[in-house]
Amino acid sequence: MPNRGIKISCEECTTFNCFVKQASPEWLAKISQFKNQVVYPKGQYIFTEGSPVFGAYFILSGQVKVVSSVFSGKQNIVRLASDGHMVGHKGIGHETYNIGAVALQDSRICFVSNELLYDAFLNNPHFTIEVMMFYSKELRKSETRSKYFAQMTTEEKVAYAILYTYETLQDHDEDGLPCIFLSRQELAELAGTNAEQVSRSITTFKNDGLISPEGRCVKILQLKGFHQLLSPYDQFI
Amino acid sequence: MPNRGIKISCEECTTFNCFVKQASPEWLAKISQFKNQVVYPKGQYIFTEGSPVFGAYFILSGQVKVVSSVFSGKQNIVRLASDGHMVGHKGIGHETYNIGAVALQDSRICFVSNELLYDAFLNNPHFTIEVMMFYSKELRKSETRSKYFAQMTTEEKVAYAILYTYETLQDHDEDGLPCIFLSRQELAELAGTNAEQVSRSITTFKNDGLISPEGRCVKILQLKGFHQLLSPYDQFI
DNA sequence: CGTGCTTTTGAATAGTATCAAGGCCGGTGG
DNA sequence: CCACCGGCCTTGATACTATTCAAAAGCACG
Repeated sequence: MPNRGIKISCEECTTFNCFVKQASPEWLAKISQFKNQVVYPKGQYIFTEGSPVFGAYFILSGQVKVVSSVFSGKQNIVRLASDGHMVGHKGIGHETYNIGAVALQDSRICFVSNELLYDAFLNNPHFTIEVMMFYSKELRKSETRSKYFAQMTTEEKVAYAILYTYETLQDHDEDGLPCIFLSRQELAELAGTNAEQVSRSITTFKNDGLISPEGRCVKILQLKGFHQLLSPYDQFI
Repeated sequence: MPNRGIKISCEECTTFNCFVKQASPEWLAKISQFKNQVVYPKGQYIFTEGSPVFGAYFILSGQVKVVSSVFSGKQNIVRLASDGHMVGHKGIGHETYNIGAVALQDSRICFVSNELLYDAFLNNPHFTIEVMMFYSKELRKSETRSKYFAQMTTEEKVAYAILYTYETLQDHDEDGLPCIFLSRQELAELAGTNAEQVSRSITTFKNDGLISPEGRCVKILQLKGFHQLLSPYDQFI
């Protein structure tokens, strides 16, 4: 069960890149007052596919995967998100958009209702512009991704998935080496392939000295190697 | 060469869904005054890949394809757009984003500089929110697309490309039947495959009575059939 | 020490890209 | 008016890549 604990207000929150920080002091206080904050344990759904979303979720700290299934069972990772990112905002319109969000780590997440958010947008142009730019950038990433995915081999897609995961979640092991904690299945859902192919690709990368898999955790030894692999697809991410 | 002709002001423009219409009367007048308007003939580049974009283009009337190439030669259609749509806005930041836009038909297009646009955003919350929602929706479409493309067969991708083209451009022949005017190559660039596969799929669709190809123009006889084909991938577009 | 889950590896299959050739159509020039 | 040419479209054959199916190995957990 989500732990409620003590609520961290927007004023004392140190997640510097949170969009809400763009609002005026009064509005920051207002949002802080009315926002809902929950700590979701690892593996927990923040919101599920199919159920309506009545606002936006801002990640104060933690990691989240945004998922969406094609057929029954066939899941797909649409996006990864961490501190300061926004998930679940589906606009003021009420069309359905079947996505869910799952915590990859224990995550403290603030919920702001659509009504409050819309009011804040109307009264805080910088805030609105910031969110607009966020969407604009995400759109570009997504377009770039689908454009390149049409041309990439499976191995390149897996390389992309590894690189994207690291660049988005910025995980490190105890030695400070970049690494990622997703399962083969999760990497497959991100790369648009299956767990077997991911395993094969990971073996290849290991033999090439790019990574060092330790159980399910994958240490990245040569970030440069991945950039080289993906160099035909320039200006990625 | 682009024909400049007589400029249609925002006040007298009848493109009802143009975002600029959301601005206040004063700002509408201001944008109208400073905007640049050009009629691009069919086939002409509105802006080219690689060159910086200094503002946003609003399509007053016409049809545009937004393209992006992976390697040399390998082009890709990222998006189609028609009346009222916006293309080329790359945000205030100056990261490069290698896309180009080509007119599919003679198109009258208004250009608004980044500076003016930003000022308008700051002073017209409804305008900004509208643009934000546009990005949000496009992002969803793009995510849905890349999610489904990973699972679809080539034939389904071609079906999607045909349906998307019709729903976006809304072309009709002299009898009022829905039809599309893209070449096989263009459909391939939209579907993420090659012209040969598009041709094969089109033959299948013809044999199933879904379409009636007349030269390069493709008449759609049964829109329902395409929706059925794509029904595993619900709530598309 | 088994049980179940994830990962790895192998072999068979199916689907798609590529290559190649021929057909159709419109435009150009003789 | 007709022949030729080039572009686009269609169709077939082939090769290859990736998915699927299957099985064994590794690992955590009770």
